[in-house]
Amino acid sequence: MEERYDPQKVELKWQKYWAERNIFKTEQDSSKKKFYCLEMFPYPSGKIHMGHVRNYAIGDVIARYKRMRGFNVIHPMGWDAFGMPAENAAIKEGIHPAKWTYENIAYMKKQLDRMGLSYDWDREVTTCSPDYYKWNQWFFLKMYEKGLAYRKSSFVNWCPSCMTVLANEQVIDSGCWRCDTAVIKKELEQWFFRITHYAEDLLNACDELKGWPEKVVLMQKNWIGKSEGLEADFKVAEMDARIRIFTTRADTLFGATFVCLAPTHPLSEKLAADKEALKKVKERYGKEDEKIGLFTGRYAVNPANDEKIPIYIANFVLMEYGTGAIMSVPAHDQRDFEFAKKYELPIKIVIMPENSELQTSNFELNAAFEDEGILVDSSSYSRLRSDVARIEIAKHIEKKGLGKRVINYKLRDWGISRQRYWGTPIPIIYCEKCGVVPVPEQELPVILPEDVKFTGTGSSPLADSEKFVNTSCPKCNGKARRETDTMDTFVDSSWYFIAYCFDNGKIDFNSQLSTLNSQLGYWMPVDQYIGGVEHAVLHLLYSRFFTRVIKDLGIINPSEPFTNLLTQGMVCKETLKCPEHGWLLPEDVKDEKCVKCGKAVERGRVEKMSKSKKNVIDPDHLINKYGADTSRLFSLFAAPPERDLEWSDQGVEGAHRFLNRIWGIVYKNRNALCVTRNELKNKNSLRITDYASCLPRKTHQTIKRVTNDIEREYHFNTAIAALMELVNDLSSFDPKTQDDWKAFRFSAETLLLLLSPFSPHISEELWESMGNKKSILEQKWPSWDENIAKEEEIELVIQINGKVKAKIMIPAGLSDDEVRKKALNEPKTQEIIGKKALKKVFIVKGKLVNIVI
RNA sequence: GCGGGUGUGGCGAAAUGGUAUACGCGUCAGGUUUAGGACCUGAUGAGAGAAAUCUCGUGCGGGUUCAAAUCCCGCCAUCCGCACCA
Repeated sequence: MEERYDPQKVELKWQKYWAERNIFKTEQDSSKKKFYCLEMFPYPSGKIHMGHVRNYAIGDVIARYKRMRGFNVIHPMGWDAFGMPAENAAIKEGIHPAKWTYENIAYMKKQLDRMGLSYDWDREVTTCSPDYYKWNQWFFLKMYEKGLAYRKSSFVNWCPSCMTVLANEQVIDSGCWRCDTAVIKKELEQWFFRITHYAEDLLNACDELKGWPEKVVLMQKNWIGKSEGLEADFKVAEMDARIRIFTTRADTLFGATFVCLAPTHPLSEKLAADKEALKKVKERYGKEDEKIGLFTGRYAVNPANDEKIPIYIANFVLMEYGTGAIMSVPAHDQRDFEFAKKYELPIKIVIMPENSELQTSNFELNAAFEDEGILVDSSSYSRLRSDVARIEIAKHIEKKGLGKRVINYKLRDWGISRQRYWGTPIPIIYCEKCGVVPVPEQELPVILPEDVKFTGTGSSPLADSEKFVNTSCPKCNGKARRETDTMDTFVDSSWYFIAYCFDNGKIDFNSQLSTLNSQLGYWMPVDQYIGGVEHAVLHLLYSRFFTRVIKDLGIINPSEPFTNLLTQGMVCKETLKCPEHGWLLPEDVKDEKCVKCGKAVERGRVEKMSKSKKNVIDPDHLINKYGADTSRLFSLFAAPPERDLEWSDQGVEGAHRFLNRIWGIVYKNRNALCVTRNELKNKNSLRITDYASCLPRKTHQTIKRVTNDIEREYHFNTAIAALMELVNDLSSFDPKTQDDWKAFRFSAETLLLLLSPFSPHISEELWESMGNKKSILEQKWPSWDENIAKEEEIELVIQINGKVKAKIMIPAGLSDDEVRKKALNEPKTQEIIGKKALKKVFIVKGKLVNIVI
């Protein structure tokens, strides 16, 4: 055994050992309980970053821990390999996206292996490989057959920088989720997945997601955005036309004083006399600044009271939600109120607060009253409570055949067409005679051609590829053209967790149709999913949708893919800023000054690591300097997983020092350790000196604490703190007798077992150096004995009137009476109580006595 | 505006009704070393005191309780998500 701990040497040795024995390969074994541990697969951007290190360290601890607990653990990894950066690299640097992607994958795979992650690489998936994306196409065809994939023309979100369409979920603060560029609306023919078909189920099942963070469930619910209301027809006066509006406040129907149409509403063009003015309203559509409108010159008839009210076209009315038209009740809706004030439209109060005088005349509004209340001036519905009236009025409208009660969702169908090259070709052919024809299943995959030109001018390389585009119709064999749009890359990641379940990465859903519940049935669903919260709606919602589609195809049983979800916090670091040179690297700062200009450097906020802010740590450097074990240990120790982690170079040193200390302890005692057998496992009573008996107790306490901390929402930071305490005891332990040595060996072995999920390489090495033959991976997780763990003596805190006055040592397990007696007899207690009468004595077993006087 | 999280030593954090600050970092002192580094030992919430001790202390203000970082009510700060959704 070496005197010095050399992480590079140790880690490479054990990585080789694991790889050579293919020790992480997983096989279906129905006799064992499975555990599916999954981390979000990375986009192969070139190198892993600290966010990956943290994510994958967390996942690896869980996988290794569960394995030691006897589960048949599946722990796969793969590559989210289609996407824009590859194509941009092709345009900028002339490297083919495939080459760029596969080279990145090769490098990043090495990096992951260097971290010592326990992946079964035989299950690796790469989404840009035809073997994988073939199944994107297959799912597309199945969905097309069932009407779940369809084509329509609509106004879509267009990112001018990425030169492609974005789904609603991919627009963040009216910008592109990838590059922040302001998104514009563009009318295009697009393919959609009918996710709204599952809206109700996706929403209801939210309540079953007990293992998900509440925050994420809430975001999903809000995104689906269910609202119940009434659709009602307002006839257009002197015209054969109706305007269908949607409202959640049917109780305010009598207060409607005008109607507003979305600028893109089909009737807007017809009704608007002034086309120029309409154009202006259209330009300001959906902009969150000022409300503007245009009077059409036409009137609508309120179905409740046959009043004629003006029809406006307003920029704030969205075509995408409800019916694209609203009734405006300025007294009870703030937006309508503002609009009415601006265009001097009447404001009619129909709801009054409860307990107020029901006199509208002396009630001046300076804002809309949006709360529930009592109806007034609403014919026979007056004096009803608004929640009751809402239903009654809706029923009435329904009965008259002027509308119906409906449920609306904010969720829109998922637009999946992308006008880019590096993605899955949509398996559709357009025939001059037959129209839209799906590619026959047996002709899949439609291969993405590699010999295309990357011009960067915005037209898709696929559309320019004659060889790809020109084809023959599968139906009539006539001249036809291929669809040249590719699929959104979120399609790829919506089912990859199911792909891993096929042995050796051989994906075949066809065979699954006849043999439900074999591999997929055994492994699905994912027991623990770990990733960033940034996918709270995007990827997680799409995956829930896909899982339902696949379930409905009869391929799997569960409709929810992820039983437990852990959203880890961000990795953050202090930022440094020079007033002249902007963000600075740590090495650009000397004595709080910028090395370029000498100006005082501002120590900025602790922010998420990002290249642009120059506050990143390169995992390669870190691992070269300290090794994977230290890197993993620090990122697990510095904060609980769900919270943001603040990077600290000194903290990393501390983690490294801890591992060094363990190495030192084993090294120092190596000879004695090797000749001592660990016999404490079976025997509780050895002749250990009093001094030494503390160690087995501490060890059992540590097993208990580490196990409970891991089980209690993976609180690795406190688990590691417990290990540090054990090491502190171990390093001051000085064995005297033969049995002392046995206690020492037991503790040291237990320490390594408990440490192994966190820092596996050093654990293996020291485990071996103590004379153990089998890998630590094949060991069972230790269990504790409550009898050994419990203290013989406890410290009793004596409080008087709730304040700590004394602490005494007493034997554990005394009765309340005895504890009371001891506390009252304590001199300090006597002194304070004096002649005062006792009011009451509270006893907390094993901890504390509170004497009230 | 609505919803959610967070707020505890010099710093990362621990404690989910019962000793506030475990564990780590930093700092200080001592040891070791030719020196530096590394390592080892000890101290380390604030204030007062020679000391024993005492007082204060978990963002702020109230409340419940024998007992509150923890439960309740009302604020403040900060971060995140959603946002003209009718």
